[in-house]
Amino acid sequence: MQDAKTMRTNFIWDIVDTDLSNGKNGGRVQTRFPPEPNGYFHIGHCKAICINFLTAQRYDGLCNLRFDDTNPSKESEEYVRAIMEDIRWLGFEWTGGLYYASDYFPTMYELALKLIREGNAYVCDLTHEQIRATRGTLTEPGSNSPYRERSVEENLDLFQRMKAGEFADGTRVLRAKIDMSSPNMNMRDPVIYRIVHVAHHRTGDAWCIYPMYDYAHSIEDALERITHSLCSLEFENHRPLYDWVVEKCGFTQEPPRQIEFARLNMTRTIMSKRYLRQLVEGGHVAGWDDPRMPTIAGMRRRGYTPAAIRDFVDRIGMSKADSVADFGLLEHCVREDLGNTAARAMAVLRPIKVVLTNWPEGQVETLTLENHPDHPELGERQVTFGRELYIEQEDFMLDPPKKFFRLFPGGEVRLKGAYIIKCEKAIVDPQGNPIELRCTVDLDSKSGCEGAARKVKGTLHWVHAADAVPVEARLYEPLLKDENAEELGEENEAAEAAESLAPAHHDKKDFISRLNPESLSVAHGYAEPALAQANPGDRFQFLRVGYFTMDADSMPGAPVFNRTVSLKDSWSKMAGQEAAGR
RNA sequence: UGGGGUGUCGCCAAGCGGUAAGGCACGGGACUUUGACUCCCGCAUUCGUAGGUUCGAAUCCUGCCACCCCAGCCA
Repeated sequence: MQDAKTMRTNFIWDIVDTDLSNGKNGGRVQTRFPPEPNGYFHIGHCKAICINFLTAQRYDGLCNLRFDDTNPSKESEEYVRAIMEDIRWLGFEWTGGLYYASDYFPTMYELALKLIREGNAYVCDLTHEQIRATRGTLTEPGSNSPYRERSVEENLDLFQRMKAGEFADGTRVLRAKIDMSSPNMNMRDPVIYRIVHVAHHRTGDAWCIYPMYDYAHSIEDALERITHSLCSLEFENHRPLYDWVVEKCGFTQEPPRQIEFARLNMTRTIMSKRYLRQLVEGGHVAGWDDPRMPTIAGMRRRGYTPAAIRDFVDRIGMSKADSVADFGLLEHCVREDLGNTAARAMAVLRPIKVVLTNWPEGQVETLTLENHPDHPELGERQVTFGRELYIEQEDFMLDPPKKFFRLFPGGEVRLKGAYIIKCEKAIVDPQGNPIELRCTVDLDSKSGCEGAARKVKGTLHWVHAADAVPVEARLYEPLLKDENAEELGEENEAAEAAESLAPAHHDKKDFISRLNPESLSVAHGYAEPALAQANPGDRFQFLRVGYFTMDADSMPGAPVFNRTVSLKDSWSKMAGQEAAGR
């Protein structure tokens, strides 16, 4: 895996370098990854995870894992567990410790009292609608709340009674007293505490007032002595408020520095939590860990490796420019990692029988194949060879086009690690489709023997019918038919809510109709015997087919494999262009 | 017509006044008992745009254009 210290730099690390050279924080670097435990992680989260943990590693600093659990109505312990599992799976450890925003509720409450005493916060009785109406607009200033000049005593009394549970949800809030005419909407007396009579997954009913993000996050960072608080671009507008809270709460240390970066978007991928949930709840996928899902759990089950995902995040770079990464780059990273590490094996997904007419009935030969062409240390394995074999249907054509290097009547191919065979005759069904091939084998052409020097155009993978293991292969394609999935990227909930009220974008509304009905196809084929001994999670390259990972759905003697990613296929690309050109 | 950001090859992205890195994709070729891998070669006279400063600008200045974010008692 990468070494954070030797990785190429980026604008964030340039800033850290500058801070360090200016002697900030005594040379100490501490970051934090602060998820709200309100859902499953997807590929988009990986970027934030990497930058936070790698920044700590690069500077011999620490990275905290902090659950930003300030909104009990959306959070749960289930997500906390899943998130920790995902982070560890990616290979990171929260060296700075594990924290929960909820552990700071008492401190946050005390600091709120301090803000009130010092005239920096007040209890506001305006309704939700009134607050919105008096906030002004993007071009007009807001107006002061009639409760803005309440006395400290009254504010203290009211806030304590809010905490005591005397008031119903939505009847009062605590607001920071800043500037209702600020051009930055976030500074127009933002709400910092609201009343929510909902049990919290960790603090239960201890609280009925909960701090808002802007207030809570600043305090969390300051309390944990975070030096660099990395977050995504949409928080850029919040930075003045972030700094305001740290200052007014009286933290005298060097303040944490918030730095924003562009979040990860990717083509052909659905990242919107709303759509992802729709897929799961609508039964369009098998669950959050369906191998088609861009969730970490889904990618894990599909067979993507942490190394590949991290390499991908590294390669897309770090900047402030809105961008959409190419899904093909992720696939490239997966192929590169697996190509180097996965053991080779042979499996025929859509079999057609081959009978070697000049091979003695009942004779079986054992052949030795390498597990990896470039890594002899991965060892060898044995496969048997006999009279009846299976090859891939698409490796035979009755009437082949030019440059078809595979099998056809009268043509010759090598069977990988075995012999050269020649197709003498194809048996076809009444519709003319080949159902069995009669071939002769060149007995002198066995791999490793003198006669093996003879060259033929194509080499095919195959399995011996006598001891082949039946396998189920699950083949995955993108969930959406079109390639415009990036428009279904993460959106904020206001947009989601507005969308559900007034579905203006028909393409989004028709999300379900855009689903690719062929995102999952199942093939039943045969594999060499060794695969019966594999374990769930084991990864292989099925020669000439693709990378596959054994699924936990496998039963003894009946393995199930997920296609992680196909092999690059210049033949089908070329053939496709030929066809299009005709 | 408020404020905050961003604009360099199809997609990412270096570059920080000295004359456009790299990756993916793409095209061509070599090699090949995986049409995989690997290996060569090609791929921005130009940096949103119009001016200006300078011997010299993607880098500095000015205007303009485009896109993103902000009016949650979400994070």
